[in-house]
Amino acid sequence: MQIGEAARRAGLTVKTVRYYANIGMVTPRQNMVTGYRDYAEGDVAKLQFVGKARKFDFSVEECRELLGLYEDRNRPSREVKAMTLKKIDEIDRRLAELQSLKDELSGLASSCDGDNRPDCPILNALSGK
Amino acid sequence: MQIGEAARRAGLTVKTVRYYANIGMVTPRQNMVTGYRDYAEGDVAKLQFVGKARKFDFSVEECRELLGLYEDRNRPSREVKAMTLKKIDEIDRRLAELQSLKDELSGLASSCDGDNRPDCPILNALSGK
DNA sequence: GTAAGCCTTCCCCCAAGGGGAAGGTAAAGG
DNA sequence: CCTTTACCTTCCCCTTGGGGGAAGGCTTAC
Repeated sequence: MQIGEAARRAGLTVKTVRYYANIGMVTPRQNMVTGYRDYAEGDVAKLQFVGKARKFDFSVEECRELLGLYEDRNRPSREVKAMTLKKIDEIDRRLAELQSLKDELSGLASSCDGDNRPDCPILNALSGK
Repeated sequence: MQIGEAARRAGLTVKTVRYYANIGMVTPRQNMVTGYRDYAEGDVAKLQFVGKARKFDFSVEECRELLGLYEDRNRPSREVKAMTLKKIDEIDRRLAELQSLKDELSGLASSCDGDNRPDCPILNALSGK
C-alpha cells in the first residue's frame, strides 16, 4: 500500500512515516515502477508499534531498540523490562523536578497580591532582592 | 566587564550569554577599541534574572516579557502574577500527563516477569496484541 | 482539458543553546 | 623580545522529532 494509507492505519502523519523510513526505522520496499514507497502489513504493524512506544515517551532511539527486541522472537523479556523500568525512573525524576518547581512558583504566586500596584514579590524573587 | 566575568557572576555559560545578546534579550554595550561586549552591573542583574526565570521553566520569550515587566517600574503586579499562574497551570498539566504515563508503564512492568523467556507483556501491549 | 489527489525530493523552521574552527588581542613569564 | 595562556570575536554545523511548503511527476475523474 502507499504511504498515505499506511500512515492512516498507523495513526501517524505521512511526514512522520517518511521520517521513520529516512532514519531507517521502518523501511518499506520501493515500487520500482512508480518509485513510491510500498508498505506491507508487517510495516504497518511496526509503525503502530513505534507510534505507541513514542506515546509512552520512548525516544526514537529507544523505539529502535524496542523494535529490535520486538522482531527478535528469542529475546529475553528481561531486556524489555529493564528499558521500561529505566523509563519509569526518568519519569520519576522529571515528576520530582516539576513538583518542586511548582511548589516554588506557588509560593511566589501566593505572596503576590496581583493588583494594580507595581510592587511584586515574584519579580523581587527573580531579581534576587 | 567582559563576557566571561559577566557569565560567571550570572551563573551562566559564555555561550548562553552571547546567545541572549544575539536575540536581543540582554544587550551590552560594545567596547569600541577591542570590539568586545562590555557588560555593566545592570546587565549582570538582568542575566541573573533571566537565569532564574529559566530555571523556573519560563521560556526565553516569557523571560523577555518578564524582563520587560521587571524594567517597567510602573507595571501592575497583576500581569506578573497572571504569567506565574499560567505557568503553574502548564506544569500541572504536564504533571498529570507524566503521572498517567508512569501509571501505564508501571502496570506493564509489573505484568512482565523480566526473565530469560521471550514472552513479554510489554511488547505485546505495544504491538496491540 | 484540467482539476484533484496522490506521491517524490529538497530545503528551511522550531528551542535553547553546545561544540569547535579560525582568527584577533592582551597580559604575564622567561 | 618572544611565546604561551587566556581571553575574546564571528561562523557554521549539531541536537529532537518532525512540520511546512515548494517544485515536480503520476493517475483518475469530471
